[in-house]
Amino acid sequence: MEQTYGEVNQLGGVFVNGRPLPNAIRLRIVELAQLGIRPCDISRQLRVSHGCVSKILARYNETGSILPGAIGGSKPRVTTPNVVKSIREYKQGDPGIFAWEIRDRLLADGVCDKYNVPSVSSISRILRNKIGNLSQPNQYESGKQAASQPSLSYNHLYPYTYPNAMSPSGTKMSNSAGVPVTGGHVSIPRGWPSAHTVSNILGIRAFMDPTAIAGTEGYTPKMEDWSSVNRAAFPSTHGVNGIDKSSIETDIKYPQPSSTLSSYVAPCAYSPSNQYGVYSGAAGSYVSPGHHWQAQGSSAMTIHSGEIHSAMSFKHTARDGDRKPPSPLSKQQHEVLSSIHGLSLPTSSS
DNA sequence: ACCGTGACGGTTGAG
DNA sequence: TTCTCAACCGTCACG
Repeated sequence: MEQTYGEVNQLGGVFVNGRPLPNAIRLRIVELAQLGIRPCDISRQLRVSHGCVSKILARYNETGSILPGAIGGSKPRVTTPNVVKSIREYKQGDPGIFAWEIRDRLLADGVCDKYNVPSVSSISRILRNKIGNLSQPNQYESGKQAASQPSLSYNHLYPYTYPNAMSPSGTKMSNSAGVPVTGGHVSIPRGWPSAHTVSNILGIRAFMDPTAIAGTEGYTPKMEDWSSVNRAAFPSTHGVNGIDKSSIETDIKYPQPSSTLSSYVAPCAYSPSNQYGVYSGAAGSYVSPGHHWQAQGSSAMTIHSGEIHSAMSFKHTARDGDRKPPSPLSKQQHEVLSSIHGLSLPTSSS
């Protein structure tokens, strides 16, 4: 269904079951945490469950990204044409070869690595279904044009291919400062700036470089454009690029103004114009209408790059020192939040 | 009171 | 085109 109906959680916030929170909310969570606000207060303020706040912050700490993981999809197939071809060759060379032997040879010959080598049962299935009739050797070759990329780059754990130039390992992997970010699914250094700095996530790059937006619109937002990195790298690395599909997608699912640019920032949670009231309960209320941090690119940049540059240590700064004052927010924090975000934070005395 | 975590019901998208 | 399934989601409740 296109239309998304939010549900209301215990805190009165609106969410869509099964769908990620909008990036703006996620970003807000991180921002507030950076400002030293405790998760429980963030939870109350944004009306997001504390479990979710905890999860997002934990993820952010671990990966440096506020973005949700890749939803849906399937693991890449290991039975690529190349693999099938090799199996066929092994089988032709030695009709009595066992599946496990084929598996070993695939590894030994470098056709596969340990991550993408088919299981013995898969090999058996391939032998049975695809190679069983060796009298038609072109069974697979003929269909291969679809996969005519010489060999899918299955050298990664999640070796999605990127059919167009807007692949994350290419064009989109440069950050706002124009610093080229290493392509491919390598871990991105956990530091700022990076492809997933909050500044980038904010879409500040877009402010500075409208072509970035054009580019974003210009390609089909395939999940793997960011998710493959997520999936491949999450366990141990921080491979999450900046905003792209997720923001677009969630912003679509969470009805928000459709301007691509604005969808990155203001409209998401901050806009009162959430037509369906999704997130309007909490999100819409803590933005003063006149506050346009997306409109003044430079000021937004200043504010956020400044704040965000301390992002990596926000957890520590938040927890060091005066943890748990009676009111978790210092006056300064209130002022900062009010001035920057138009927030009116409740005290923790709920 | 706060926070981490697992169960749960849900969505998504590649195959 | 439809179905399957494994990924992820946020909420909730518990400790």
